[in-house]
Amino acid sequence: VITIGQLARYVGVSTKTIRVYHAKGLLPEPERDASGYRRYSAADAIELIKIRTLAESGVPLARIRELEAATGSDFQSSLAAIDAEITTRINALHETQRRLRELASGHNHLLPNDVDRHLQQLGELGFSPRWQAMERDLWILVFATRPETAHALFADQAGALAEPALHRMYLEYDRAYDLDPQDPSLTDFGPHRASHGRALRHWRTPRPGGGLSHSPAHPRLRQRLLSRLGTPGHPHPRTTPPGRLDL
Amino acid sequence: VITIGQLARYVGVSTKTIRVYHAKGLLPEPERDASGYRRYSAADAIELIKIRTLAESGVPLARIRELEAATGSDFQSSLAAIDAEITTRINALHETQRRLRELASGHNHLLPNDVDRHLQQLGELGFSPRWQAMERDLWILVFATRPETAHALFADQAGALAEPALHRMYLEYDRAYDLDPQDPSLTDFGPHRASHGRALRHWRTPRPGGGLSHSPAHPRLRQRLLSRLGTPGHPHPRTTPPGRLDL
DNA sequence: TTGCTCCTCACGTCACGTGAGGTGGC
DNA sequence: TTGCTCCTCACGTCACGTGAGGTGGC
Repeated sequence: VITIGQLARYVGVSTKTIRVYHAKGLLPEPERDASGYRRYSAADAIELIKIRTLAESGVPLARIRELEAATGSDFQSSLAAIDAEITTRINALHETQRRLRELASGHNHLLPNDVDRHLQQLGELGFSPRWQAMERDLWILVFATRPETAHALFADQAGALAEPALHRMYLEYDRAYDLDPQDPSLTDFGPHRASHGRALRHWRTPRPGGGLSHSPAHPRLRQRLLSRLGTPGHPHPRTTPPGRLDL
Repeated sequence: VITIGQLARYVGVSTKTIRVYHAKGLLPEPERDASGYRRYSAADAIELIKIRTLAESGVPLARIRELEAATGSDFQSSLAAIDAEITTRINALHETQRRLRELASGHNHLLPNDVDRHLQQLGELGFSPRWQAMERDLWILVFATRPETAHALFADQAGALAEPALHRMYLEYDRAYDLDPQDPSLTDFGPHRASHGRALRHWRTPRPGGGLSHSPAHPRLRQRLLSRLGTPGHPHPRTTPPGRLDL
């Protein structure tokens, strides 16, 4: 009684969509009139609305066709699963929206929360913004390359800064960035300075309560990464990477 | 420093996705190492997360590339528009979920609310379920073919049932469905019965307060549609459609 | 050596959109 | 007659997925 265009407007789809549903066997081809036009009934409209409800729920067309043949209880449980999936998608959209707003505020969460907080604190601990940025890049790369052990490494590093001597050593690294490579102060530097060396050795010794197995390697890992991350044209402190670290 | 696979896992995409973003100019091609492998930095990871946040917000890739070049305020207002669009999509999903649950309960809303309520009331007014179904189909087709005037037609019809004589006439139509076409009671039927004829003429007379222009045609429209919707094999009451109605 | 990753085409997929070229209906 | 709708191919699009066939790294 109604044409494909009228049906399309009533349900809110394009005529092409209806023809595709015919071709895919979702909606049976209706009778044709004398001039070959498709003629639809109210029952077709009801069917099409059903199909559309499922399609808008994200159900693939092939699955919708299967659902037509499903029994009552199969159909009901399928609908329940689809319903739950929509809820998941709604939550995902809320999460996306949250991240979008972070993007707008310029404050993007790229790392786990504890790492993020640690990076915030670096400023209060006397480190330069450049050091903070380098730390952020370092941890992104560590979490990308070693997702399993990255958290342990991080916990260890965060703990090292609580050690006053190591804290001072890292601050020296930070400030040495702007020095000329020939600067005499760089001869007595980092772990080569006696007080820092002692602190490092103390740190490396397994302490009661469980020191982490990666702890000894960590300062070297940091140096090696830093040397790769260094902006070209800027000198880096002279520290010999003892041994090899595959990054 | 990291490979395409590591970057992909960190951000939660496939390597193919990253290569596509290179091909489309969304993410710059990084340096290659000696064996031709792409080598990514932390900055690339940050960029990719940004791209992904936008892509998951439904922004087309071509638009994302434009956004990279946008100024701060353009960028901010674009983000606000995207944010609003996500809210729209979330609402659409809630609406879809509502319709899905209606589908599960078997009680689908195919028509405007007032029509739906009217169909419900038909049962209480003494009409058969078959009549209700035919009325539903009729109104679906009317709303599909004449969306502009359908509401006016409907308001008129709903009012007609408040007229006791017309109410009785339609009930007769309902019951006549099962009668043999030769049944003698069909000679004094519908508008041909004197009391119904009077009621119809009264109804057709424009009343103070604005009778609807379609009112007179409506009973014929109904008959014509009913005759087309009639189940094959079932007889229809003998009523002459006076004049033509293009449906 | 083996399994894993990387490389580059090339083609496939999903759900339609968009003409092209033609006919029917008011 | 004109504009609108309908018809059937056929190709395009969007954002990737999926091999195919080959090489590099531990």
